[in-house]
Amino acid sequence: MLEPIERQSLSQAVYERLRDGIVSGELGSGTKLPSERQLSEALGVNRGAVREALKRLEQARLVQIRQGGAARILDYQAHAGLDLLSELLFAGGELDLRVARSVVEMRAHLGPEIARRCGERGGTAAADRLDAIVAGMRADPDLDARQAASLEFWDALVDGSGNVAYRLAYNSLRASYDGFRAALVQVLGDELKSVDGFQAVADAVRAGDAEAAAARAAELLARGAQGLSTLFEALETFPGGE
Amino acid sequence: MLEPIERQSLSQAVYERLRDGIVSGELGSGTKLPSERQLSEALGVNRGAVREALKRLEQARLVQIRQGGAARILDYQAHAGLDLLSELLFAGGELDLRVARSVVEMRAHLGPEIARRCGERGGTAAADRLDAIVAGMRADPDLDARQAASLEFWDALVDGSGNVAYRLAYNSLRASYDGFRAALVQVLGDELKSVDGFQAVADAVRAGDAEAAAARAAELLARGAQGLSTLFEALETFPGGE
DNA sequence: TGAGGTCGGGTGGTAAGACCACCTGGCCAC
DNA sequence: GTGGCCAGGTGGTCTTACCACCCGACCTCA
Repeated sequence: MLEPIERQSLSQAVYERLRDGIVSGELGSGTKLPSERQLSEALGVNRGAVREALKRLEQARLVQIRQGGAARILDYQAHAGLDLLSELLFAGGELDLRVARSVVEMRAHLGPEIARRCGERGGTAAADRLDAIVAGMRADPDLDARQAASLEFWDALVDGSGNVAYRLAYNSLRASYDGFRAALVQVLGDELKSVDGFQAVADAVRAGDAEAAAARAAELLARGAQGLSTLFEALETFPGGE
Repeated sequence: MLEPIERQSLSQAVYERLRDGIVSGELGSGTKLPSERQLSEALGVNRGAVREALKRLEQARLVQIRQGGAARILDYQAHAGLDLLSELLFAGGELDLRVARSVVEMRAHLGPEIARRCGERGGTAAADRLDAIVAGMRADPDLDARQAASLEFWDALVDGSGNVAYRLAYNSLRASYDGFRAALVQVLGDELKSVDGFQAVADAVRAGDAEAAAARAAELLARGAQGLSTLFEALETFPGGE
């Protein structure tokens, strides 16, 4: 209600239009895109806007551009990186359950590993930060606040893991999550309410017990996975029924 | 020697220049970028080239652009996605060992999980494909061919895992790897030579034994990790000694 | 007949200039 | 102190033009 009204630039619109065409298979991989001039005329926008969109598609490895020749569409499953995940999740204006399940599975696998490495390398600095966040959770039982704190918690864990790749992968996963934060507060209720679960992870990190940290993190994430799984089943039976 | 000569567009050069400035910390997060007009004048290029570069930086979540106000530089560690990994690995013209170690660690963790899911869901179709690749390995002991076959093998595994997120994450990791393929043929020799290791993974997938597939994959990757680890130590002692 | 060269048309790459939409800050009137 | 106004700067869009490059058709000549 009180969120900022989204405005969209033309190049953004062009980007999304072409991206949706590619990931939906409408523009098959290997086919050639119309020329920039043709696109700009067909879409009724300036050539510059088209170029900006094409550059972004190239960066996402959805197309390949060569001077003097037309842009070729690539097979996104074979080339695109994890940054595309959040866009894939909702491409075409509808939630893709197959992608959503993949995200949850990756979360369930990456999370414990991050906790493990944090337990291994985080030290007391990480433990202090985690404890402070958990203390804040106890102080405020509001679910929205819990969700924010939970994100902080994972942020701290990931920092403590000392692994840049995990950090970036976490960011990519979180970008997928952010689009549905409000919708998932209830679904992840079990996970968010279990302050003891967060505390157990923090304790393991403080003890420097990497395996325990991983195990406790896995237990914590399993609570949310339960809710997500039932949500997905419901969505499968009653599509669109958000 | 016979590789295509790389040409670089202006917008690409602008992108890399700004990206390096950001990830190196030279342009601290929170600071404001000069206006497009100032940048284009300072860099001696057209404003369009600057805009294309800025759009890409925004897509990589390195900057935030708002109409009417200057572009703000974001904290890339807090926002950038896994796609940045390959660029981070070599940003500033030198290999970043901390990033490299992170990549290897993620490989060691993600690989077995991919094998596990492939064993779980790949079925005979995946097993057939894997077996064919391993057969090809036996037929050609050349290391370069082995490396190509090894990539095909993982490609097939990842397809069999039925997880889009893993697929995209694998693509991101592979993009980091591709820049050093030639340099790593020797370093990964142990891994590439162990056809039996690949075969063991393929066998586990055929048997539908997910845990065995994960275990065999972990063993296989450990061989390469050994070589990589000693390489990194050497590079740490003699920097730049490629 | 086939190898090689020439050339025109189309493509992406770059440039310069202009105007619009929007934000910011300072000023002013109330 | 509030609200409105206004000017200057910013990103967003458009137009036009030219350059560098690639491709295919065509031609030439051994």
